Amino acid sequence: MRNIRNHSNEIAGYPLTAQRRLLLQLIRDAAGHIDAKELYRRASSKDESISLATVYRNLRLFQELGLVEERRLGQLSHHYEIRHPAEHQHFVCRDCGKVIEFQNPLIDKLVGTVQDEQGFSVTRTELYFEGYCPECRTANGESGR
Amino acid sequence: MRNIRNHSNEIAGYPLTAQRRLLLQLIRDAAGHIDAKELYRRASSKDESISLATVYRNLRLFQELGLVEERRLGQLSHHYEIRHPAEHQHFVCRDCGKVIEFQNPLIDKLVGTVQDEQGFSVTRTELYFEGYCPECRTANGESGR
DNA sequence: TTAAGTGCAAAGGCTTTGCAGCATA
DNA sequence: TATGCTGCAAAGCCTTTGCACTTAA
Repeated sequence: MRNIRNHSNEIAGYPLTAQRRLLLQLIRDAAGHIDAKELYRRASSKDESISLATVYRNLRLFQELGLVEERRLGQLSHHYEIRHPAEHQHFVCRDCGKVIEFQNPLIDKLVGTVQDEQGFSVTRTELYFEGYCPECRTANGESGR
Repeated sequence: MRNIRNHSNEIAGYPLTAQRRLLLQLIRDAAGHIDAKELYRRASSKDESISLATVYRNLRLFQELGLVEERRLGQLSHHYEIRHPAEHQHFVCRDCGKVIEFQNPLIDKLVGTVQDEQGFSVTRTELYFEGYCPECRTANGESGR
């Protein structure tokens, strides 16, 4: 697949090439959490000629444009997701590796409290829980661990 | 410096070699947050012959023994710190890069709430705030950003 | 023609591993 | 002698970069 631009479409002033369109769609379809390698694998199956460099370059661009968010979920490689309107945080299961998103109003309260008490100005919050998901807890005999 | 063991001391059944003693002391002196490269640099100045491999091997060991905790603070490399009795979280300033620890009882409450609501069993909490520290806020004209 | 995006391959960080030598018991 | 730790160098991931080619305006 060549570098074809579609109807002179753009994203934030940058040409929306076929590769960019494909990558954005795949990230969207991943419904949240995908790393560069897996994204490259899926992109390759739709466009044999796409390169890993293009994946990384565009992940960077998407981040700069605020379209995509990078998350470090305690793993070796980073995960990427379409930026959601609402902030949410992540839980990763130590057994099955599943990533679950959650949201809780206490987080906002916590940010406010810490800003007041410490004098910080917080521009980004990343909360990461590790543990066992409901299914794995049950499978392990409800031991709670 | 050779691989000399001191008075047959041990840590958790493992021999406390001169290298391990030095590394633990340096991590302690770093008062919290140091990465492998910086730890190696400081260790080299005290023991020219120490190798980076030893630094990494022992950071792993210390983690397994629960002596040291690995933190991913939004940077490229991981940070290590002596494991504190009390849990605490981190704030990183986007201007000066300073790492500030803080603790707030709302975090425990949040963990409890999320466990109840989602059915998770949380074994590890990592909260990471990014923003501007009090000094940098002031230096930037109190704009709050 | 010009500016920008791409593929390819090489290079860059950070981290791990294989191996021979040395230290302790 | 047996086990384990070390230094060294090589290899391993993940990610970035240089370069020549291609595309669209």
